[in-house]
Amino acid sequence: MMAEDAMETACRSGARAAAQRTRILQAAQKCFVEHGFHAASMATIAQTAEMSPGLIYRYFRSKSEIILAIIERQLEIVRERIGSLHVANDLAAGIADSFHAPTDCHDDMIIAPLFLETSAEATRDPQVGAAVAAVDTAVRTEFTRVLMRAREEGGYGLPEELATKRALMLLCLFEGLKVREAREPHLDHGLLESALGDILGLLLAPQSAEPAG
Amino acid sequence: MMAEDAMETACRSGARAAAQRTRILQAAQKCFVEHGFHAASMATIAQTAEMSPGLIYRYFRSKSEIILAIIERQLEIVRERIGSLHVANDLAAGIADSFHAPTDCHDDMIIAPLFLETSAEATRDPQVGAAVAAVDTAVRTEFTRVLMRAREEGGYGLPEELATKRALMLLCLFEGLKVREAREPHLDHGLLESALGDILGLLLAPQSAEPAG
DNA sequence: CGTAAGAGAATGACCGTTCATTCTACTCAT
DNA sequence: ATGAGTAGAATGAACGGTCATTCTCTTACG
Repeated sequence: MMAEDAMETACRSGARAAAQRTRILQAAQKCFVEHGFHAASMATIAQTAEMSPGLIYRYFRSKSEIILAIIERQLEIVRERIGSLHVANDLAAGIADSFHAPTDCHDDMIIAPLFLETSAEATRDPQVGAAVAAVDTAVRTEFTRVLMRAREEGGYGLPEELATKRALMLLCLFEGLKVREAREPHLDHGLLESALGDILGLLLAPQSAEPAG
Repeated sequence: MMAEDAMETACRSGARAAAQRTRILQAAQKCFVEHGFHAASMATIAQTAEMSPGLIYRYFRSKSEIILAIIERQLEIVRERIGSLHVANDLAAGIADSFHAPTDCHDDMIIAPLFLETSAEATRDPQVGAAVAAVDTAVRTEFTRVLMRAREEGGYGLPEELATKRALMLLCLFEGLKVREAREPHLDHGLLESALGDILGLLLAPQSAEPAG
């Protein structure tokens, strides 16, 4: 016979428990998008997940633990996207494709309202702030590295100083794109892709003239 | 002697009432930055304004009216900034100067956490959404107009299609800058200004080569 | 029968808002 | 001058409701 704690573990972390957890997280994400982290109530989340409020507490210690789980999942998606960015051959299209209409909703997306809410929460909650800062630094570093890497190695061969500046602007551009997604969800996709192609052509050119005064 | 209603008017909408209103709004803004629109309570706002909770309701109908007032003030600042943008001779410096450390706090600033919170709220509350959308459209139109205007008239002389694209990217860049301000409040100001000079030199050049495929 | 899963009412704290009351400052008849 | 009268300003306790969380009880299954 199994030891009690082993059985406990097998059960708690079993397939059912995992399914319940993701069910709760999906419901919570939907509610957070619709109402925000603080305006969404546990009762609403429970209703959305089609279970009783009390049951949620079997799988999560508190509401803020759920919020943190949602945020960390979003940050993980950011990490994944960045990791696969420098592999893509058409950068503009790849970036434009991360701009989503609000209708479609896979679970590997950076949801614009969650991005905004998370960024705001990061300025208040130290735990969220730390998680966001870690990913943020990693992304900025990765951007700079890709811009500096030699062209024959898949980079853009920019000198360090220029790479640092352009990585910063690129980062602002991407984050601004998420803001835009929240504000203009039905923005013309063709225009966006074309505009991105234009600006990336400028920013990632082999070498460009120095800016005027 | 004044008529009673005249005195009444002078009193209600008098200097005192106005002062109380701004006192409440300043306290509310502080609380909203610190805790967010929904997590900040009327009790906290009242305490910050050094008055009783009940008194606030003499000057504002509800909490959401206060939230809306704060948001509309922020949007007004955006309008002002945009209006005076194309007058500035050093665009990069002007933009970089709207990037604020969290310590200094005049009341003609676009506060980064409020920007995020407002953008998120706009996706939920129709009234906020409408106010934000109005300003948003105006800003994007103004950007495009400036990029299209002839150089001798203070514009940048870009053809319409290119102006549309670059205005969109410029907008994303600015909004991204606010996200960055929230995340990296102590970002090196020199680097920022230099990076902005670089990218604006590219985006606003008299005419640039078309992007590679 | 025993044990985990689940439901849903109970709990206490706190929310936005209201209201009866008190305070303050000013008018004016004496 | 002074004290009564008064109206607006301000208070803070109270209210109904809702919040996150806990508890008790039932159900289902091995």
